[in-house]
Amino acid sequence: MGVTTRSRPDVHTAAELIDESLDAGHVCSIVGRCTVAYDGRTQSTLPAGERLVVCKPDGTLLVHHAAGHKPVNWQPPGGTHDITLIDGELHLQSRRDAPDERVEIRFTDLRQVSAYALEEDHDRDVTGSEDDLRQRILEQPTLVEEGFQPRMTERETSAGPVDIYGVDANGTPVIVECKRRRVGPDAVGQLARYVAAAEREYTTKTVRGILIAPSITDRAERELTQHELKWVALDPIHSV
Amino acid sequence: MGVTTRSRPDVHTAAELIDESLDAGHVCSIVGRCTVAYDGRTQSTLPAGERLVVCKPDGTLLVHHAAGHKPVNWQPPGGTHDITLIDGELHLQSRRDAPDERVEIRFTDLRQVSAYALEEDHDRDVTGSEDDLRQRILEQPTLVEEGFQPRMTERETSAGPVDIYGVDANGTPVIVECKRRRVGPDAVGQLARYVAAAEREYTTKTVRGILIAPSITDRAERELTQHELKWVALDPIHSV
DNA sequence: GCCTAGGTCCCGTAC
DNA sequence: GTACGGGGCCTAGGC
Repeated sequence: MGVTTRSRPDVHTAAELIDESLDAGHVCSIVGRCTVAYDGRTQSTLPAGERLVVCKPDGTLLVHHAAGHKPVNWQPPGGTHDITLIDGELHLQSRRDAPDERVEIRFTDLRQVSAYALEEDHDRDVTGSEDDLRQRILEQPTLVEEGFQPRMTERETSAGPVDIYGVDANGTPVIVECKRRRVGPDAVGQLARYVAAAEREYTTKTVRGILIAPSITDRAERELTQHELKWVALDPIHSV
Repeated sequence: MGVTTRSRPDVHTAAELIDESLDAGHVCSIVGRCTVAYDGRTQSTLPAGERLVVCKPDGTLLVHHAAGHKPVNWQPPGGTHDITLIDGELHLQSRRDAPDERVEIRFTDLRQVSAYALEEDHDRDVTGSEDDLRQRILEQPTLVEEGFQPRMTERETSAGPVDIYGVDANGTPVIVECKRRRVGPDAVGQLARYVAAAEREYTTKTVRGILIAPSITDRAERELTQHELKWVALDPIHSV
């Protein structure tokens, strides 16, 4: 319904509110001064500073500071939060397995603690993804080139699954790799891997590779040439 | 110092608090029911739902729902926030250039608006990064193989910069690619690109490629074999 | 559980 | 500004 908020709470009040809220499946926001230590896939420490900490009931932990999109420290969903009081300080520890990792936050000053239920949410509906680009090609294969015929999507090679497998006007196998945005050398490497694997595995001697993307960097274009691959300019959003 | 909070504010109170706080360089948290529309690199819409919205003075916008690490909608830093009242509704629009994109949030219900100053923050200190792995190798090159001598880091090839360039016991050029975690086929493709470029560009006929990583997938190992590359198991964290 | 690749990836750094 | 690769990337979809 509403939001439960404690301004400058003492540690006991804060601990109780956070504990009960997380148990109830609510989200908690904590504004205060804290240190953060992470141990898991790497190790990191963060000196005392003022931050916004968000705990979600699914185990997600976010530590945000004044700037930037990314949390300065975090825990992905799947773990558990634990609140403890040690030497009169509020400690929040978030642990998860696989990988085994933990974040420990020690608050030296609590400016505000809030808790609120957020109902389950819908997914967002996106247009302009790589999948939309693939769909465009399947509906209008000549956008790739005259005579191109798609035969399969996600066809497996020993190097991985190819976006679109098909044949050209001569019946030569073609591997199409789609990218929704400007591509660099990595995308060319990906396509080259698929083509090389297909040439080893398909009965045909030659396999062509075509990269679909709105634009391409100079270096990527040079790499394309080296591998005798082709680039076709195409946008995920249909431009009329 | 503290946190300014309005519980169930009317739209005018909310608009004023958000406007003034962002102007003052403070962070705002808004809990409420809203729809979100994004237009930029892609387009997306999100139906009405209960969310936590965070606005930072650097232009960052985060829309979080009850679950998950990633915001359900967002704006990276660099843009500007704008608050407007339209038909008695609070609208928050975040715009930025390069790329040109905007997020528009329409609140149908405001449960809480908070604002607070967060002082500038330090960066976090991390150990266990790829750079640590590279450092380990430079200090103890025999970890790569007996007789390996590093000569240069970030040496440029037409395919991109290589992590470590050196020579083996026979004086043959060696390109070393370091990964801090288990690698898949993409890392092999990256190394293969560098080796191929080096073979074209260096005066020597043969260039060897060695992948350094704690572990490797089956498919990546097969790709390695195909390209006559080598993998050496090594962890970024020094194990005693 | 692991593997594979996409992402409005974000981000730093070098050019 | 662009470009390139790292990231505790996260996340979805297969197997």
